[in-house]
Amino acid sequence: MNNVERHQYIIQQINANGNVSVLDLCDSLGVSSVTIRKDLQFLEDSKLLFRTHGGATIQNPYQTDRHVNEKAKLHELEKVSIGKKAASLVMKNDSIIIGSGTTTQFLAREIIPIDNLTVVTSALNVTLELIKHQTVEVIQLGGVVRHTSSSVIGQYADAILNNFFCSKLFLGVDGVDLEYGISTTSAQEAMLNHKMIDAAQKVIILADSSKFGRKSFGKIADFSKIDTIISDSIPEEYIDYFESIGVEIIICDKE
Amino acid sequence: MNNVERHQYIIQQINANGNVSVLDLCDSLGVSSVTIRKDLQFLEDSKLLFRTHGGATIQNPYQTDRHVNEKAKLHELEKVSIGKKAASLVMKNDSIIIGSGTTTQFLAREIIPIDNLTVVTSALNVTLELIKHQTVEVIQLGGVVRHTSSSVIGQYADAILNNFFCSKLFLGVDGVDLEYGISTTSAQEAMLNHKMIDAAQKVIILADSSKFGRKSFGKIADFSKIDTIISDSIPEEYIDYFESIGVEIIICDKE
DNA sequence: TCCGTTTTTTATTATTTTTACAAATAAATA
DNA sequence: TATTTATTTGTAAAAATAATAAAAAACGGA
Repeated sequence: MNNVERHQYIIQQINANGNVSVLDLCDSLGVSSVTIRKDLQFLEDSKLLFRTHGGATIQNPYQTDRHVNEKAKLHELEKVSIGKKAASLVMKNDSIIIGSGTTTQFLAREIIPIDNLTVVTSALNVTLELIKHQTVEVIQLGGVVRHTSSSVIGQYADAILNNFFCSKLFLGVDGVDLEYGISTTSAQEAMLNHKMIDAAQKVIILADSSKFGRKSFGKIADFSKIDTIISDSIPEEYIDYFESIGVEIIICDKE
Repeated sequence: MNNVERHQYIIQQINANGNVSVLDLCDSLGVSSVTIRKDLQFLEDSKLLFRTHGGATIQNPYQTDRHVNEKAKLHELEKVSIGKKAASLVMKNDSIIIGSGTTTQFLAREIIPIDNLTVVTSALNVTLELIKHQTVEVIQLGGVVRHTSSSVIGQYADAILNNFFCSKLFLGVDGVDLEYGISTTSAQEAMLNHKMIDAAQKVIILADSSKFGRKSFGKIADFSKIDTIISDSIPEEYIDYFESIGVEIIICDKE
């Protein structure tokens, strides 16, 4: 086995698992670590992967400081953490819907696709995060683009959505209120989100702690439609209520 | 066994396994390594395989599609200049369609909207450039997102496009050839561009000088459908032809 | 037989991999 | 927080492997 074949193997491994380790590659390829490092260096120079300590990843680890708008900076750490937790729920060969918002962008950034993944989304920033991965098929909904959220709304988005049914929906919301349910800033956005709920088997809500007890203009749905809520922290009375009606609660790790 | 038979055997082996080694071929063909190397060299010259150290592989292992961002760097100055010129054609209260590609992204960047402007586009990077302006209404076409161009293609895009008729279409193309007409890399992209042409009153092509005389895979249309071509420089025979059939020519300023 | 072509042999050069060890980095401990 | 410990990295020289060039040998027709 020569260097080119090794390179192909490494690329294949990294596409399948998201990352590789020098030692594992030594084992499976039967060469010394120096050789592997040289291979990894070459592949990094060729922009095919990113070197890390002890291995390499498919993703650039130093792209954390990319442009995020003002909204995303609020509760950023919580959102990153929620995004990571949500990303861990994405399975091999899944087909998922991702809604708009800043939290879902963090989710998109954390997704490292294993095998194939199909994503339907209204959010342009989610799409841009995901098309970096060759193995992800992204279906961008169409329609009028909202200036505030760089996501589409309206009849065209609805119409495309009618053609899909996905295993999971990840929805970022603006308000989570015991009586009012979940809500978002605009009525049209809420309508689209409602459609998304109908197009998914499992509905997963991403909401940082600041969202609880808040009501936003457009009501999306009652909690009966919700399967899971991911948050950094949830008030006591909400936890009790969610448990009583069978909504799964996932509290993400603090960092 | 003569050299032709050896070549056939090598091709067969490489098709079956993806790669071959010089030493294995020596063994199985019963000839010296020098002979095998000569065979491999010949086959590489005939573009039937790629040579590696110690063997050969079926295809260039490092050939990955160039991403938009890298593509944009090619002929960047020309594209900026073409983009500026094209932007100057956008009028008050216009409604326009903008195709995908790197040149059109430069166009989007140069547009400074006066009053209202409605833009329909398949390209996500065009949308992102334009939603910075509050007065621009952007309609993003939907569908499967191409990884290489961050733009959508397919039936959903077509369907949305059916609902609009715009005053101008700005189209970036990959090839402009006297006999073949205008063309682009993918067949589906070409189909969508064709639809766009039908949805616009005036068709404006953006093509830097490197595009002339080039034919790309997907044919978009003949020159009869074209109203205007903007370029940094156009070969003499093309100018003559365009003038004879009434295609307007705009040469942009060099900077 | 001779002649032209192809293949092999041989020697040299180039490339790749390994070994060995010091420096740098991350993790664990006090 | 500082210090120790274990890993990981980088580098250069040595060893192994592969490629190249040129001369010699083998082959296959006239």
